[in-house]
Amino acid sequence: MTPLQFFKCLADETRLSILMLIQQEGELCVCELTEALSEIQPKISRHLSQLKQCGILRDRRQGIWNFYSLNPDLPPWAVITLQQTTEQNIHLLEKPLMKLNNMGDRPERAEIRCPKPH
Amino acid sequence: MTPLQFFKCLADETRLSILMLIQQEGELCVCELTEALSEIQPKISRHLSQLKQCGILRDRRQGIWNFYSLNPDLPPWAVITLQQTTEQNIHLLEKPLMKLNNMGDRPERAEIRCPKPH
DNA sequence: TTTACATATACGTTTTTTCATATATATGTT
DNA sequence: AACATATATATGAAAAAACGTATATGTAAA
Repeated sequence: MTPLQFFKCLADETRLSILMLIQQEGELCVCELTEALSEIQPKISRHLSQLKQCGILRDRRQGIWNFYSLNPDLPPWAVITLQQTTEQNIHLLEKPLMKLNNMGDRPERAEIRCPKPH
Repeated sequence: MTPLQFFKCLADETRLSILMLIQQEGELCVCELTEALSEIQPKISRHLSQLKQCGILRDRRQGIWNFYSLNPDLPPWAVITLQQTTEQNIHLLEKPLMKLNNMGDRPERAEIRCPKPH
């Protein structure tokens, strides 16, 4: 992924919000992002597939939900950009995070099993 | 400056190249950027004024030349983004830097006078 | 297999951005 | 003043991106 491709992806309000939310929350599904950003589903879905297509996000299907998270193979300059931008502009996420936390019927993640020490 | 405004500025090949070159070189004038990027002058000029307008660059007139450099008031997340992106993608500047260094009649900067220790 | 819900994609339209060309301004020199 | 060089801006056209709506796909439960 070239810097130009990367920054083109960040240069849209919906996509930038999606990325900052996922940077903050780790993993989110389409319906959560739709609710958090108060946008219609096809719009969120279209932007997500673009972000996946260019290699910034990856997705994981769990039942009827599709969870998106940052691609772990992202180059360091891209990771740092997302981290710093989110961290230093966290106030921009206030409303979306509120809507997310007040959301009913939030899908449950498959729990990660941690083997207990015996 | 919001992250959205900032990334929109980086989402164009000409502007991104300008910023990476200035990040690398410190200060460049319109004619140097025009030569380095092999673009026509009005195109470079237009993008420069956009970058100045949104607060990423500042300019300084010296004689007939106008030198552009990074705005020192840039927020940390923006500074880090430019630094890391340039540093880790320096190969993208190979050709422009070559053209810049081979350029004849490069304008001379006003020298910064360093007071000699007595 | 019918139904319900979550998500993805197709399509035509509208909006935004970029561009080349022409022209204006600004500075220094003769 | 006239001229040359560097830079800025205006304008209309072309290209790219984003959008809403409709519809298709995919999964699970009844």
